[in-house]
Amino acid sequence: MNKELAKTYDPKGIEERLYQKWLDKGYFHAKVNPNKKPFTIMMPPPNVTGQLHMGHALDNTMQDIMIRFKRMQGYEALWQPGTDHAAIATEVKVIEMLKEKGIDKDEIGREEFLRYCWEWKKEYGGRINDQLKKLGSSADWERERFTMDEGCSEAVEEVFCRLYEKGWIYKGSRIINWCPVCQTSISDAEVEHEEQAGHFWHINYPIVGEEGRYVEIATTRPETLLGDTAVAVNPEDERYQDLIGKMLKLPLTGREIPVIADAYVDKEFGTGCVKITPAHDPNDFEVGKRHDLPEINIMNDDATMNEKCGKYAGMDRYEARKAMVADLEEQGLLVKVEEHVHNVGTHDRCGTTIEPMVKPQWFVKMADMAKPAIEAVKSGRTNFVPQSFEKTYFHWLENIRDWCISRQLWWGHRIPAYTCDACGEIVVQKGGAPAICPKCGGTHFTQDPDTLDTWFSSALWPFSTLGWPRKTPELEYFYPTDVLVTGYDIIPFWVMRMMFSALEQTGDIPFHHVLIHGLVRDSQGRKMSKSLGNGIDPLEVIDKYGADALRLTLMTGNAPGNDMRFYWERVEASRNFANKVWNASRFIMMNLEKAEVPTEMPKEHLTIADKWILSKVNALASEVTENLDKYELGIAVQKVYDFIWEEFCDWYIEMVKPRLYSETDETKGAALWTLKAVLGSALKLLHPYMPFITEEIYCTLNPQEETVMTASWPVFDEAWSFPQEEADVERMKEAVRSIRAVRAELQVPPSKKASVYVVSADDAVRETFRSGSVFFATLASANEVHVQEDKEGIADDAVSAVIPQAAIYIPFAELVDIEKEIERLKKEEERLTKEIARSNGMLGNPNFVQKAPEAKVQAEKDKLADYQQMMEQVRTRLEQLSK
RNA sequence: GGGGUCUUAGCUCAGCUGGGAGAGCAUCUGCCUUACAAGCAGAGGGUCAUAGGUUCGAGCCCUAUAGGCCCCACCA
Repeated sequence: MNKELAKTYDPKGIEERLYQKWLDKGYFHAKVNPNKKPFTIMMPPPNVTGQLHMGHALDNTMQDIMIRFKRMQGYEALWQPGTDHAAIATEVKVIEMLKEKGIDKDEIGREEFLRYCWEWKKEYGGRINDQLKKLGSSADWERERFTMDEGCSEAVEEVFCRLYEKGWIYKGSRIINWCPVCQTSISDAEVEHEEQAGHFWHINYPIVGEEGRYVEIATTRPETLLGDTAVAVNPEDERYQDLIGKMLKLPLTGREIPVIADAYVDKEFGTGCVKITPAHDPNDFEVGKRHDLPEINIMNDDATMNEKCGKYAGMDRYEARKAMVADLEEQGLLVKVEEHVHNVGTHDRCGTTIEPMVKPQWFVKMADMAKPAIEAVKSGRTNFVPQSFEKTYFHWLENIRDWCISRQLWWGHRIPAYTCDACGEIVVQKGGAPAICPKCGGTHFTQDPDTLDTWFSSALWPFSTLGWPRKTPELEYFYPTDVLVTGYDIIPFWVMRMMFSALEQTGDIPFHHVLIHGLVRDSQGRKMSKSLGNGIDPLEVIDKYGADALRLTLMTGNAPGNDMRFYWERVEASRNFANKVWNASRFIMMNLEKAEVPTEMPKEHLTIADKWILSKVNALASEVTENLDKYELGIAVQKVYDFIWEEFCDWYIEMVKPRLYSETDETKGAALWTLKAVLGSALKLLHPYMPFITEEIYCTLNPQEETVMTASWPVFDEAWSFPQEEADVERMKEAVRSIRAVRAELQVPPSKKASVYVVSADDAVRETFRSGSVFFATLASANEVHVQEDKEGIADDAVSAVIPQAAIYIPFAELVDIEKEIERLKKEEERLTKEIARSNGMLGNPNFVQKAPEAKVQAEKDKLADYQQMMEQVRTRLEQLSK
């Protein structure tokens, strides 16, 4: 960088070059290093099918900030990346791809299909990570993993077998959520409930042996009638006491079913009579179990009616519904149809309405594993940030049902269960099929065709990636991990499952903190989605404004855990900040080039301005560190932003200009040293948020240093602490602000300089203004500054302003309108009167004085003294003018 | 039906353990001052949803109400 550099910061080119440099230097790589403390983050593995979206951008920016921060603090910081095999998503993608080629999945068979899947993964699986790199993510790519790689697969088998042996994994025929389009079972967490307008059909079921008498039931799904095996009423329902035990003739079939009594039925709802279809409704399934009812499956896997449905066989469930309703009406059994809004379960991936089905599936027993997972958070071993999300976590775990883990898919971890072809014995074991059946000696086995839920392997991610079940040095050193960063929507799918899996398998928590963030929505607050077409591509943002601007945008203006809206205007504001940093640096470097810069702090030449800014940046470092340690990422960067823009650029650089432009000022070197030192610290503090621009500037500023990435994180330094000077300069800033306000009000252009008189009875205050008079004059557009004890020599018609301990006079002879000046002063008098009244009120309240903390009371007393003193000056001035 | 969360300036949102209401954008005024007009200086603008309560003191804590959003749930 040099002074010929562009006036605006252009991230193009710079980002790519710097990222490549970081990769080449291996800065992202973490090794087991006993001399350092580890800090570990497991990156939530994006789907191999994934494309970078704003959610990833937010998630990864937060992680990158923490990792870069800790790395600079001297930790061995590991950010473990990888991808998830995303069973359904990938399988659907490959099926589509094959369809285009005219290939059918079932025709080519399992092995061939899987070959295509791996091929697809090889071709496109790295895409998402390339996109994460554009964001600046400093993950350890050398350690990149995949949920279906050898190690992770080994961990999956190990866990499955362990749980099976414990009796916590079992196979059972139970009612599960079936997706007729994806043709697989899915877990409860994958079902989304949405309200749909539907109908309530009232149907008469004839009572056997009582001609003309019916039981009226109401249903939202008449097509399931064919699977009915009972009608239930509440045992306490007086209306139907005589019916219990009687038989009904099931319409359209002639089959006879009993009337049973079960407390599950709500007397108040519908007709009080419920048709029971155990094979196609979860509640009815339970009722069926209690009353030992048969389960009649009436549908094929694609939700068409099966061979048991007579004339309806082969129809889609909705066609069948129509046809059956028509037939019932014809037979006079349809009583009425009502409009009815009800909740319908849909598959979160494809939106298809779920069909509950009874199928043999594998389940994980949750009761025993949920408890330690709850306990670990209750006891604070793991805690959520913000803490309120622990409620969500507890709610899920406390109401958890057994986890259906088998999927009727091909792409995924195959279930390690083998059935003996000869005797049907099931053997569950690692490392492939057994050679001999332990029961009958048979030698032929068939492996269970199902694969495991994708989340089964993701649940092991924090330790499977570190080599578990082997006792690797990595596992020993980096585990448990420090923080998991993810969205609140993933708590039930993943956070919870990692918790109970880790506690069960490793005996330890998987992470100490869970940092939760919200969703990135569009400018109207809608979820970004493909169907709405309202998604904003992070890559487009990076292309237009740079990765740093995107990162800053995502980290500001939002409270932890809350959703945020995306506005291009906010990206522009972030870009403007990048530009501000760029230009301030450009200015500083231009000046550094032109003169000798001390290498050590030139203590004897530091002015109060230098001490003030050093003290400020010193405090900033402490505060920002504290905020980051508490995961308050937004607050931390806001402080850095304000410091750089306001304190450093708008105030300090302006203060220092007269010294820089002087050839004789002996404090010029001190100014240059301070500029460089403070900029260096500020760049370090900003680096985790805006890695590219800070690296580019830092390396130019310090040509002897290779990178800011591994530079030491700023800490509080006693040698940079100047509380007195800090307070003094704040007082002077106040004086400058009041002078500017007066000038603006009188519409005096900055080009018109005027004399400024600072009058104070306080020796220390006068000394302050004298020692800062050079910059004070510049900032106040003054051609000369007089600091004095009284009003000696000041014209009566000067404009004045009052600050604590001092009054400012500017003689604008020709500009001043005495009447207006009096008006201004009266306003000020009014303001002070109010303040004094407020302050007096508080201090006059004995309860406040007695009960409030000493410091608060003292602070109030100091304020009151200031106000009273200012008031005195205003009144004196008013008197003088009114003469 | 249960639970959560939100309601602060025209807009979008901050406000950390209770102690005199903030930012960005927008608006208005004046400045192309030799880092930056993507900038500088100034200004206007808020009964912190409503009603109670706790407290010396409430945007912040408690209760109720209204409205918005989200999650969970087997009312067929």
